Amino acid sequence: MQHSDDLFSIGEVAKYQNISKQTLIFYDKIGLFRPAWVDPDNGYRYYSAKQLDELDAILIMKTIGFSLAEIREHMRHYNIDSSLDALHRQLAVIDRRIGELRQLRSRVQHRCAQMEQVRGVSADAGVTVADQPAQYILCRPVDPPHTLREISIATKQCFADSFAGQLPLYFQCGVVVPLARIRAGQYTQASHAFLLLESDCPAQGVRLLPAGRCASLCHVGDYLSIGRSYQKLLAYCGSHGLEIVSDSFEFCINDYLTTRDENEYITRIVFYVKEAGGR
Amino acid sequence: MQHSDDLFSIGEVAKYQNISKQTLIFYDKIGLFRPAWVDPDNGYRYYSAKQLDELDAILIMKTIGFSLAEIREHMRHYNIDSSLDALHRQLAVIDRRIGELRQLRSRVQHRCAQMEQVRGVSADAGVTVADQPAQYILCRPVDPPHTLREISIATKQCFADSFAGQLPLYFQCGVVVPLARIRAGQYTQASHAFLLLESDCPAQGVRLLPAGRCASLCHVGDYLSIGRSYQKLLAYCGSHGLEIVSDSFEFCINDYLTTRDENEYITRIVFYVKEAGGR
DNA sequence: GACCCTCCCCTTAGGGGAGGGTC
DNA sequence: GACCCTCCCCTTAGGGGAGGGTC
Repeated sequence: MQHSDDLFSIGEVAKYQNISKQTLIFYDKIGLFRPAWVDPDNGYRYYSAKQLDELDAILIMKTIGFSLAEIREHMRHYNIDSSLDALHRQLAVIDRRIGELRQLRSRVQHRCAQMEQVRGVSADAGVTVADQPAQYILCRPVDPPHTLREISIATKQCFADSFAGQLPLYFQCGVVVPLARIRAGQYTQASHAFLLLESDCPAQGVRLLPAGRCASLCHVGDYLSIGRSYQKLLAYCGSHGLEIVSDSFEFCINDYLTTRDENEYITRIVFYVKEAGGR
Repeated sequence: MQHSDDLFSIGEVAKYQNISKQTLIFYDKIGLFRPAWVDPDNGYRYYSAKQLDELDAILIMKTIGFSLAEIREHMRHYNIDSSLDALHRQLAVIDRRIGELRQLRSRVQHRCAQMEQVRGVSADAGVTVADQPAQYILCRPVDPPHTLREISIATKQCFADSFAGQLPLYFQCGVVVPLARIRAGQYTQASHAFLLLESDCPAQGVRLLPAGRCASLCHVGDYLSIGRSYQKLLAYCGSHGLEIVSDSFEFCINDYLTTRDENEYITRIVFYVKEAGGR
């Protein structure tokens, strides 16, 4: 399109394009979009009608998600081929970002679901025996002497590894405590720390917790008193003919991520079990 | 969880959490995360093991998309309720952003499709007669004297209105030229400028182009020579017994948005027609 | 030698003035 | 009185040094 020669002041352009004058001044400064004519006496900026279309192109490129530097490069010599190319590249960028947001959504959603599920669980809730679906975890060994310090470090290790590998992890951590240590009263001496994964993925330390019959109990309150809940769970299994056939898996439902009040901490303790006379 | 009293240096914390020391120094400065102890002699920062967990919470909040200011506010007194609340709010934010990206994707996709469809159309491509699906457009009248300047302004008006109303518009504009003006040889005196919409929506100036039989021709090249294509199209209709029953709708397929070379401009001219002897 | 400190400048895309001239 | 100009400081979340002390 061609236009007549009359010029627009900066205020008119701003009004027509629905942008601020500051933006036009800024675009002038960075050399992205310069007025067709500047009055040498007072420095007033004037834009040609044809420039309105160019500015349109710039603003649409911006809407599509290009940076001003990219737009400046593009506008230098653009044609159908380079434009189509740029649009296709941007489609890929958009798709990637949608994918990331979807995964993030699923992670946040999972954390919410976990928290809501135990809402109102009080200290005297009972033992549950049920079939658990299969789950994948990313595991790291806890160094001796297996204190909370080493557990903490191992958990960080999991996070660091998962960031590096872009793993689909949920915001939920946990630990594995060997059955022998539980029986010996060493309730907090975990052998592994883990993060729950959304699905299987090929990476060092990924482990499958198979589907199976499990006995579980939510421990409410500070972690150091978890022995109390273990005694309760062991006693229950004993009196109900349940044979414990795995180490203990502790899933943090509420921890320092979601509360500063240790009384609100909730840890779900899970053992795989065999029912008496069952297979 | 509780931890032993030994402290970590800034380098150790950075390593465990997989962040830079600069980040820790920055978090200290803005009061988001301060070392448990600072050596008064040399200013060295030392962090407790318990703080590693707090930092974890901060980094996860960041991953979820909260700003550092929001995190600082949240961490001041957070518990299960406030955390769940924050997560739910963030879910809504994520959903909104996914929705925006999806719409943007569809808009970019549409523009690509339009451009690809006419790829290779040359100046001597012929007239097409076909059934068009229904389409919605956002329309604005062009002020007299209906020159390219007023057309340009009316198009900007459409954009401005659509931004205000968050309309689902495609990046495709066009104009309406009354049939009488075409017949009088005033090919570029458009009566309306419009933007193509993705779907119907309740807003001032939205207009339905109904499904129907249309004759169309792609004009390739600069806009001022469009009369040539109109003559061709009118002649074709005359010799094929097609009665033109609407104004002309011109869709910009390639314009200043996608090329600086006017020879690459492509405008699709569309008339609704009745076939001789047809209904 | 490796580690830590405190400045200081730089990045994106402008927003919000202050202070002063212009239509 | 409304419009325009040129500074100048401010925002996010740090990155990348320089220059100098410390384990």
